[in-house]
Amino acid sequence: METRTSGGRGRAAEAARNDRAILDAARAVFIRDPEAPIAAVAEEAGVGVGALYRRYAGKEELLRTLCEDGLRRFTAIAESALARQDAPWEAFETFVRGVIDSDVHSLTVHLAGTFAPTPELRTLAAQASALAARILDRAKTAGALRPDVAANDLPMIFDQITAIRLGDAERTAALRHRYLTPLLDALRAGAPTRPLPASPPSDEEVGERWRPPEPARSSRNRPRR
Amino acid sequence: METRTSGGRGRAAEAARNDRAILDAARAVFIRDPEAPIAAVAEEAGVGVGALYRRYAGKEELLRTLCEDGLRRFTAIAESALARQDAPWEAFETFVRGVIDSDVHSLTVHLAGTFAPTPELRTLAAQASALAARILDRAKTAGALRPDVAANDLPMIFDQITAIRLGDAERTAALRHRYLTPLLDALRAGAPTRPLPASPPSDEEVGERWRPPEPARSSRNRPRR
DNA sequence: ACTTTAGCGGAACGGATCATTCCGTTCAAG
DNA sequence: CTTGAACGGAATGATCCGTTCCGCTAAAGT
Repeated sequence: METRTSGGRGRAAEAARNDRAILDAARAVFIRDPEAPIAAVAEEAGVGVGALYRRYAGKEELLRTLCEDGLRRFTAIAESALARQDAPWEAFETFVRGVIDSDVHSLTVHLAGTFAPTPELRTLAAQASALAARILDRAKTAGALRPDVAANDLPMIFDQITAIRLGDAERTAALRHRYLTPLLDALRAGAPTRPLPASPPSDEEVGERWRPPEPARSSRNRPRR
Repeated sequence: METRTSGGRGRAAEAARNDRAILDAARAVFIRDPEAPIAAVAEEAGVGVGALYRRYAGKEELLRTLCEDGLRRFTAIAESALARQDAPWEAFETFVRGVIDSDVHSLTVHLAGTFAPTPELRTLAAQASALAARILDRAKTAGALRPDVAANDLPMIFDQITAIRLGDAERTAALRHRYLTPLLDALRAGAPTRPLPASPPSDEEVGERWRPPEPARSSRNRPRR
């Protein structure tokens, strides 16, 4: 019953805990499926939809909040990588892998377009991509990154790697690195080619996608994977 | 009014022409958006929905037909590549690029899972992937392809490259090759690294995705791009 | 020339999915 | 013991979409 695990006890504390739970749930759910219904978020958070609407005026506001949160995470990752002034390549690679691992790209670009971006959001986005461009330029100037790579290639690379989804989150992350690694190898100027990490998808994993649509009605509609 | 442009004149000829138009439209529409409504196909084909239901019992049958068609195209591409017995690497690369260019992957894996696969479809799929595996193995045996690449990596690579979408079909194809090329370079055993083809996405292209949802109601719902 | 009828376009129907609202309940605070 | 903030989840209303239905057109048949 130790409700004091985080925060205090009592009604107010529960509300505070729910704040977090809802935001975390929303992030998890919308990363899994950007078109998920609001009810899926409530279910994942273990609350009713009412609790959700108490905090956000509507779905769009929740999405905006999430997107903003994603951009801040992106910025944090970029700044952290930028701090490594010594090794420009390592900074670049750490940055790219960090963005992939935190799945932050799904929260920004994939969610954008589903709502009207606020000016603040645009500013954040501009800062974020400027930061990314600096990391990339530094690596290029240092001769570690091929000169024909442009800053605007980055969102594309994030897109394609993020498109890889198979099994649970852990397996997905492993597979993403499996294909990100050779790509980074190729983009690096005259660097050694490293072996592909993780194991290739098994036959079961590949076949999983040929499964007919779930006729089940047990729970809310799950994303199609 | 020259209806004889292809086929004959008259009612029967129109029907025959519509057969093609509908199938072509369906392919185009579902490649663009695998969840597109039936009405979008009819609109693209320039016919009413009635014409569609005269030929297919329902959406699922159309989808199955399309998927089957896609698998056959895939097989044809693979067999054509397999014919180049001399150059295993060129065969492999031609094959991969061919699959990407014909966007056949979207028709198979992306559509599967939306309907119950028939035994025939399963057979076709098995043949197709066996063919692909042969091409890949041959390149590997010849020492042109890195040994740590597995046959099951192929669908993943198709997935990630197919996920790249920007602008019209032509631009999309160009960008796909832009990122496929370094990937192939890295997967090739000790090969030269070629420059990235095409130009990176422009700022406008990148920004396009931040556009708010179309409030327009002019036409049917277009895919969100 | 007249009748059939295949094939067509698209309105109308019915089911399903959501975002959002509403209301009865609970429980910490006073 | 009363109060009301916060909650859960059913009810509501709108939208979307697959499918059906029907009146119309014009090619084919007589």
